[in-house]
Amino acid sequence: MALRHAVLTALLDGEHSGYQLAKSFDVGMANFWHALPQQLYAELAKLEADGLVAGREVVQEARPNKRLFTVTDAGLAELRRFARTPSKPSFIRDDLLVKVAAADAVDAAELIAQLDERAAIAGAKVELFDKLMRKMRGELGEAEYLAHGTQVGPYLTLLRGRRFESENREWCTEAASVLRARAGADVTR
Amino acid sequence: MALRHAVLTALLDGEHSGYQLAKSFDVGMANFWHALPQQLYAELAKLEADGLVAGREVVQEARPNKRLFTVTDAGLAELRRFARTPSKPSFIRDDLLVKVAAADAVDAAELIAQLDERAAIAGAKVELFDKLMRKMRGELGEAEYLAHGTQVGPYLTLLRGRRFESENREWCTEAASVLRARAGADVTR
DNA sequence: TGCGATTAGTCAGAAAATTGACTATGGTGC
DNA sequence: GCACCATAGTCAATTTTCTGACTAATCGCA
Repeated sequence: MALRHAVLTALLDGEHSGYQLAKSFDVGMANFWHALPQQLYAELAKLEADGLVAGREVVQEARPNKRLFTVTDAGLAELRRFARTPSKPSFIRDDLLVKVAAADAVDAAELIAQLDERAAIAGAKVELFDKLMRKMRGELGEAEYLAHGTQVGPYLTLLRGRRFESENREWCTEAASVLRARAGADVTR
Repeated sequence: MALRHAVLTALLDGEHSGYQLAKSFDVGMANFWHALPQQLYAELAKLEADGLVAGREVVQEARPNKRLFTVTDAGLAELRRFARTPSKPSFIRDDLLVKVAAADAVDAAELIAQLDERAAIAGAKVELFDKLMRKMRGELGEAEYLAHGTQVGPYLTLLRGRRFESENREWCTEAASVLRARAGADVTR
């Protein structure tokens, strides 16, 4: 019962179409929320029906028309109400971690390959987040931005995402090297 | 299509009843999987129907009877097959992060309180994981255990969970202090 | 002696998420 | 000149999860 709040939050920094949201959701919200385009369209429709966002049609020449959505006052109020409700514990789901948990019963080479791949993906995300944060800060240093910047919310969550991915990369690398060492030891024994 | 593999993995370290799984799932699997008791019971039934786990009735005097489940050879094979499939990107969902992302539009005091609370929870988890890891290692140091221990899989994932929660605690504390500083600045201005 | 917690589950219904199409147009590369 | 990619969506069916209630026995504690 709270994709809606993620969508409202995403719309806080200006008008977006469903299509744009679908593109950007996995960037800004990445690392703490995820949704498929169909869900976003459906949620936008519901939010509009409930008066929490307002849509306006934009007619375009060279591309299909689109509908841009903005958060209404009612939407803002709903977001404030949501912020006061107790947060449910965070919820994670990771195939790769399940595989690692089963490491003792499973092919090590395959796991190592997947860990290496994941480390690379995490590394790319770290760089992406760094870029986004630099862009957001502009001239300001991090401390100044955190103290006086205009979008602390998104900045703080990017910071969290950056650290998460950085840690993820590190762990994947270490886990892979542990498994490699054990595989080597098995072979030479 | 993969709660089943999480359950199979959880059953790798011996027989468990549905009830036991429901209790322990949020400890060992915490930080990368979560499921309600009902889901676990349902999944165990399906796994048994598919021959991937075997159940045996244990008649008890003072408590209700229970069914203990073990992974079958077919179950092990399925787990190995799963380990070879490409992993889907990991999937996170966190209410509190959504609220922080909306920090600029929302009541700061409430957010700060929730961040403090979350930091405390994360701290407790760090200690829990430390305890579990010490117990697993026994006499051995971490490096030795990683090199020669019998359950590297679970140990590595505990390590990941520990780091995640530790980082989480740190970030919550920092985010709260950033928001506190800004709230203070607003007031004195 | 009775209240609540713990053990060990089951069932049904509602809500959310995923899978997999399908529509249409315009621009880009080969 | 044709295939593919990007824009901007929509629809239906299925699978997965979540909410919430319900059974039934025993143990500890006050």
